[in-house]
Amino acid sequence: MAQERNSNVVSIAHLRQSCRSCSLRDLCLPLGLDNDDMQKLESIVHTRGPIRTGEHLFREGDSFHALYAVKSGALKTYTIDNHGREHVLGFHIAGEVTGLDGIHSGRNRCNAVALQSTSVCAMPFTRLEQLIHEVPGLQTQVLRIMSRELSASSQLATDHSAEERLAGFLISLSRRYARRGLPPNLLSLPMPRRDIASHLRLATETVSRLFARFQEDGLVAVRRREVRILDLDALEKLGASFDLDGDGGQRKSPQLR
Amino acid sequence: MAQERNSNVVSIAHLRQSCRSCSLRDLCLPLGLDNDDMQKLESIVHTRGPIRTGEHLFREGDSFHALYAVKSGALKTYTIDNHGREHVLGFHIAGEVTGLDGIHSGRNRCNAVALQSTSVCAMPFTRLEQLIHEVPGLQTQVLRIMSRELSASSQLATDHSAEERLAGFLISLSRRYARRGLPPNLLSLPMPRRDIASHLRLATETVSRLFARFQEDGLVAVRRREVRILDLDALEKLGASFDLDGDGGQRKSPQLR
DNA sequence: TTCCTGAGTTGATCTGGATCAATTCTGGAT
DNA sequence: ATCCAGAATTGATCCAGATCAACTCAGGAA
Repeated sequence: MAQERNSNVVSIAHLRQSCRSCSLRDLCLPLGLDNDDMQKLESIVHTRGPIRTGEHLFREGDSFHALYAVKSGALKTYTIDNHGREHVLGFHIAGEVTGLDGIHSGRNRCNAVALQSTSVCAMPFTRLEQLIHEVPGLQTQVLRIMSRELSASSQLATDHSAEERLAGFLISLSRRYARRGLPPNLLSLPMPRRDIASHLRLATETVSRLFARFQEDGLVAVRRREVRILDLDALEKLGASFDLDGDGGQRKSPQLR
Repeated sequence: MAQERNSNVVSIAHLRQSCRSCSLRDLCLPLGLDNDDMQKLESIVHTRGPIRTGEHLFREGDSFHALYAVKSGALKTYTIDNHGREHVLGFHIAGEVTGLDGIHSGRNRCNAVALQSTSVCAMPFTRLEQLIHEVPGLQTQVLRIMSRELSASSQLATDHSAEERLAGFLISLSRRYARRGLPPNLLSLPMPRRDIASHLRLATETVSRLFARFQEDGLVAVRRREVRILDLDALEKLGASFDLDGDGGQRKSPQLR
């Protein structure tokens, strides 16, 4: 285990990264920066990976030293409670930032593991902090990202039926895929049912049954990890009370109900 | 309703505030700032209140323009979903900051209402952003606070039994009271059972029954909203898997299990 | 190709906590 | 003091989703 950890830390690592030419620049930290500022950001960012399926990017309790933006692939974050039960906190796909919860305690508060072969941009936090100070646009973006995570996480903590949760989750994924230019109605899930279930506080069997029901009702076509959304409106109706991406702006008139 | 909103916005408001002499300066945003920097912070902060029980500090959908630190009293934040159900997101007591989730969308993502007569420090966000830029210590503190909120919120979203959740909640409250110099074993709850229940995704009746059971088992003595913790160790054991204040540091060796 | 293993599905049963339904408190208002 | 409405408790019943138990499926190894 310590061995695996070390092998990760070394890895192919430390390739300089160009934010300016990155297709994710409009989703990620560089959003809103001009060329000069983006260059400054590049100067502290290093690519790491590929991290193979099942390998860890960081572990709970590790000393916190960087934020990570997913370049490609997908991560899941999770904790193990002191009864040995796993709790999936979230999934991170291309353009999304993880590690934010480690800032305050100086230790990572969760584990991050690759769900598929994954590359990330590592942003050493002390350097990022300096840079935030120099680049106001970066400060704005960091605060925005943290605030959005906070909204999403609060929402996830609310009480809703299994149906609402799964529908909301699919909608959220669809939006996130869409923002990355992927077809929003064709979801290729990087995670097994078990992880979806844990994330939504459900049993795997319940997730499976709900998929079956959504399919019967003509909302989706599911084949293993391929989910095709057939009736987005109906799905949104089911998930409407459970707006996972704290994003208000994406949904049609969310304030008028 | 629009009337009430306006009356709040006007209120007694706009008294200059001294962070330097504030008893909460070590819990709140000024933490870690020197005298000069604290003075700068004071220059943008205004006291607002008292907000009477049941009055709102802000509402979901309002345009976001400030963060608020509680000076005295207590707030609850909540949302109403599109089935009309209330979801309590959190409680904020003296020294705690609220409104953070409004940053990214420019609109408040929840409602904040006073649970008792409450005063807050309003920190206009655009001015705070400028100041963060000038004062690195403030930047650090803002990031820390947001990160801690994020940890707590992620934890709240995990799956635990009713017993674990209520125990964890009491422990968390106890710690937060202690940090404010209040006796950690004597909790004077500012919120009704219904709100605790909603926050923990339980029914009021369940909370009531759990209090009764905790009392039978000698963990606490409960009389309405007065909770005396009699056996902290036992309570911590129950709540150990549900560490609500993303605070790792407070509990004895949280990494070793 | 066949085997094997983990992932997913489907069915039967169980249960923690919700819901429904009275009471009993309690702190104002009059 | 008395009333009253909301808060809290307590009991009875119910049910959404968990758990237990087969079974099927798909993809990788040899």
